[in-house]
Amino acid sequence: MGTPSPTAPLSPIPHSSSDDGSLSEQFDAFIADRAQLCHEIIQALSIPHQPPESTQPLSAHQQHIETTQALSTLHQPPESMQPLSTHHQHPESTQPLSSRNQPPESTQPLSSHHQHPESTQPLSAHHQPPESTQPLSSRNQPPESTQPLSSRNQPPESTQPLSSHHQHPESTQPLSAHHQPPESTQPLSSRNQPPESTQPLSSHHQPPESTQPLSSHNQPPESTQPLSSHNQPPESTQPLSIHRQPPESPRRDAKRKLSDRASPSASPPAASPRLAPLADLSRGQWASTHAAKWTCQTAPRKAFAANESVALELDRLAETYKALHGRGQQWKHYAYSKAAKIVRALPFEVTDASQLRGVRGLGESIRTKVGELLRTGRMSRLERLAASEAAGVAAALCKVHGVGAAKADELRRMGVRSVDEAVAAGLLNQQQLTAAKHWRDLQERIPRDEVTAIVRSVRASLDRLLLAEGVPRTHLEQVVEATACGSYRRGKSSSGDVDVLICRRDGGDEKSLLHRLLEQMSADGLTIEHLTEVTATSRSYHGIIKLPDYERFRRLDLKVYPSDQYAYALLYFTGSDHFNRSMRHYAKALGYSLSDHGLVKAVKAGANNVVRGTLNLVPAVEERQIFDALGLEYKEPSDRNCEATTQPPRLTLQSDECEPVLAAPDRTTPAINLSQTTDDLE
DNA sequence: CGCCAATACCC
DNA sequence: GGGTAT
DNA sequence: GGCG
Ligand SMILES: Cc1cn([C@H]2C[C@H](O)[C@@H](COP(=O)(O)OP(=O)(O)OP(=O)(O)O)O2)c(=O)[nH]c1=O
Ligand SMILES: [Mg+2]
Repeated sequence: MGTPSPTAPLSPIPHSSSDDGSLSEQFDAFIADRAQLCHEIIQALSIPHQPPESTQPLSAHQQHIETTQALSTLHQPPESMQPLSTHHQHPESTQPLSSRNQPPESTQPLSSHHQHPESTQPLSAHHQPPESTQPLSSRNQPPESTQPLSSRNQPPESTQPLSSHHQHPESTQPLSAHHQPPESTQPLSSRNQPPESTQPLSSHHQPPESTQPLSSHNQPPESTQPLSSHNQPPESTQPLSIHRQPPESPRRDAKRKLSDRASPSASPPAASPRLAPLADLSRGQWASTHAAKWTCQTAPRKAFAANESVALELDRLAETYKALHGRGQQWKHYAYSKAAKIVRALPFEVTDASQLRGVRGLGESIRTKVGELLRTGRMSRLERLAASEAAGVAAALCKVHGVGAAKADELRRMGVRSVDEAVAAGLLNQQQLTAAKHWRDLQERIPRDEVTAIVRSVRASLDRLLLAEGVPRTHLEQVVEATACGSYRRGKSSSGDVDVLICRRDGGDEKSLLHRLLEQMSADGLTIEHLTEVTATSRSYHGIIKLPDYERFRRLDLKVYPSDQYAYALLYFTGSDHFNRSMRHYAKALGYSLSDHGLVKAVKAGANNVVRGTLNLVPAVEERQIFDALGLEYKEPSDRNCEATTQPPRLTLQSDECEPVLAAPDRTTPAINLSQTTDDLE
């Protein structure tokens, strides 16, 4: 269909609209930013010492962004979602949570003493905190999770101590016994079926490629792998190349790209654009989307064990700081979190902290800690922190979705030392209470196949809704797209939650879509509890869902966007978080503000930068156009795990000429969409 | 010493 | 407007 | 915490 009109790369925006008057400060600031960015990028990878041995890291000068990582390959196959049908319903459920409010006042501290909850435990086993052994308190909710939605219980006043006993509800649940949790091995087809399936709402769906697509190859991208082989040989010298565009003038590149882009349009419309490979294997293999591709990815991947263990410790430190209140802690969290990613992506194995000198993001403090870890096997700081009462309690409380550092601190000061106590004390609001019921389940990662099953069930309800609306059964997927994003789209073999992007493409009413979809899901009998209130105009939803035949409750995030924002929303919702921040930072340096709604000109308010978007966006029908607009090399979802996309800002900038080119928005390929299997669509 | 992304929903 | 989330 |  339409050709995505090429979007001309934007040039940096020097100053506001005012033409000249301004080279002044804004301009300077702009330049400064850019310069800074450049540096970051450039040195990001220049790693000074290389490991003694061979591994030569990257060549010095290239610019890349911060983390390196190279994965190449692709992303993963679009899933297919065929609608299943289903219906068992439990009627009611839906009930909105009206009363969402605050917890009672109860101030007085709860009893106290009891040994620390769980968390406190030192480092030993990282992650897996055995957490509180004891489950949540009783009164909230009946063990039987099954019951539909929300039973949003109000927190009764009761301050009563926290006793707690018995296991937590859900998990206990018997039924599923034998259904074993989804094996990853096998794709959706089979096991998924069980749930709904029953009757076909939508007939046509082909059995998606079910067989192999997602599940199987899951493995792929995943992690870290440092340097990868398959990175291109060409420049190969250095492992990580993240090259952004070639060194040459960005602008030129940009143009080049435009032309490239043009071609696809000419060629087979939709979906196919990326067929034209030739470039490198990473792209282009879409069509196949099969095992082979994954295999090739797998090969290269090899992570350095030492780096991984260092990264895990840094992650623990990051998590610890995240739960602490007080200014600065959040940035420590940020710094450690970023450092962990950087270490994971290093192209060489760390055996001595001195190798880290020069690596951007790993300053003296962190290097020292890493050195200590390497030498002694532990980080005294972490041990100390993690063992402290305050940090331990805070970390434990923050495991509840909705409880952050401030709330945890408040609770702790009131004497609360565990999730159970917080619940028992009636100090949590509705959202936190709901999440607290399932906090243990929510700590678990979700196998890719289960994510697939959840998305399919959402799609099934969506289809029923559309059918009822009169949408022809054969057009369901074209009218409304439902795409699994987040780590799933990046090809991870497991996810922390299920992120589904929904987009209505016929001019139909999209504003009320989310609301109606949730009602439909409830009507269809899905076990789901809301964390956000569902209103007629909600565009963002957070909830907790559990499929029949699966053991745990899982976090579900749904977002609905109008068609013209789809590419931006897809880019955003695919992440990763650090990748988004990196890309947005880059856009900002160019004078723009990138969000899930679009790319707009940054407007400064006040002294520094409070940027506010103005209204003009660069129309983008597919993600690639956004990269192009910023002059960045396109990255497949699976290559967006690490930071950066980046490229040094372009140097040339001429004053004005910043207006976004209005491209005719025609809708073309919807990137990856659950509903369409690779190349059909349209 | 300031910045470290930009946005949505709850209270 | 802060807090928590994405 | 890291960085300009
Ligand atoms: C948390 C977070 C997410 N996002 C975007 C990018 C994420 O991929 C997307 C979904 O958020 P998440 O579901 O939190 O992240 P994820 O799907 O990448 O990883 P996980 O397996 O843990 O679920 O939202 C941000 O832009 N900023 C953030 O701070
Ligand atoms: Mg996710």
